[in-house]
Amino acid sequence: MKKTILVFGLLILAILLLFQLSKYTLTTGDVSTEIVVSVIALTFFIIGIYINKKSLHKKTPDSVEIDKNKIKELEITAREYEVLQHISAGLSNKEIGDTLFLSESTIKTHVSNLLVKLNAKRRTQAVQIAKSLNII
Amino acid sequence: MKKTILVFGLLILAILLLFQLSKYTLTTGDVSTEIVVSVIALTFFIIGIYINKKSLHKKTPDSVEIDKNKIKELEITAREYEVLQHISAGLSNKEIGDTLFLSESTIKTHVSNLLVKLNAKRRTQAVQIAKSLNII
DNA sequence: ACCGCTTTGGTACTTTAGTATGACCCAATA
DNA sequence: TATTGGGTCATACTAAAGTACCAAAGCGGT
Repeated sequence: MKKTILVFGLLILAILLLFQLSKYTLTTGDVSTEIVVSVIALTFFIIGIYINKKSLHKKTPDSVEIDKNKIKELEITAREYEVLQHISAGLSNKEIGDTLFLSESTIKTHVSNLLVKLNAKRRTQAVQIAKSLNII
Repeated sequence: MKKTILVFGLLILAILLLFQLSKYTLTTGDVSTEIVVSVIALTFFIIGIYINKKSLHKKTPDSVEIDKNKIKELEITAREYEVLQHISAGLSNKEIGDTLFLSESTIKTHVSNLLVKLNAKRRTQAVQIAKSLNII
């Protein structure tokens, strides 16, 4: 908000400065009208681009943040979350076990717990739900 | 590209028109300098915003477009694609069959074909690959 | 009418996935 | 010290998923 005020303040200042400048140069005839007009045009063209860029940047936080609170809320443990990530990567229980140096049985336990906590019937559904909850 | 040319053509036209207008009004003294300057400023401010918005839209396809060419390239048929969407929604073969009014056997066939075409070993991996290819 | 391709569906089989249950270890803690 | 929670692993089971192969029906194009 403070930023916006600052920007618009500078904008008004720029207008006033240009008023004075144009009045002075045009009445004295030092500089041709074309140049004055061009300077004014260019200035506001750039200001327009700048303002627009700022406002657009605020509107698009396109990379979605992970909701860590939601993870805690669902009581998903660190290990389980780790397994969840590997599931969403498309790995099998065996493969997950190999990468984490655990037996397939352990992975199955974690997966089962995850399905309950995420209220899913299948691992595919778990991934879908996890994504909709922004925890993945 | 044609659009860009059109836009810049109109921009140049606007500048020239403003040159003439400012020359006329300022020399005859019909209108005050402030108004002329304001009009010029506002015009280019708006043009700046417009141009910037266009260029940014091209740069940020943040809602990722579905690559239909890729789908054709992989020779994924309409039915198979339909099944793929349901898989990513986390449905089982049985459930997909029910929603599409097909037997589970048929879904299995489609899934098997999909796995080959997507070069995946599991349905979870298929979803992952499909997403990375922007076909889902 | 025939061809090529998709769609559909089936059988029989193997492989993963998932459930249920129990056990052991370990660290934090009441 | 006894309890609690997380992590690990196993067995035994059921349920899905996936493979391989086949076959019939439908449909647009030549």
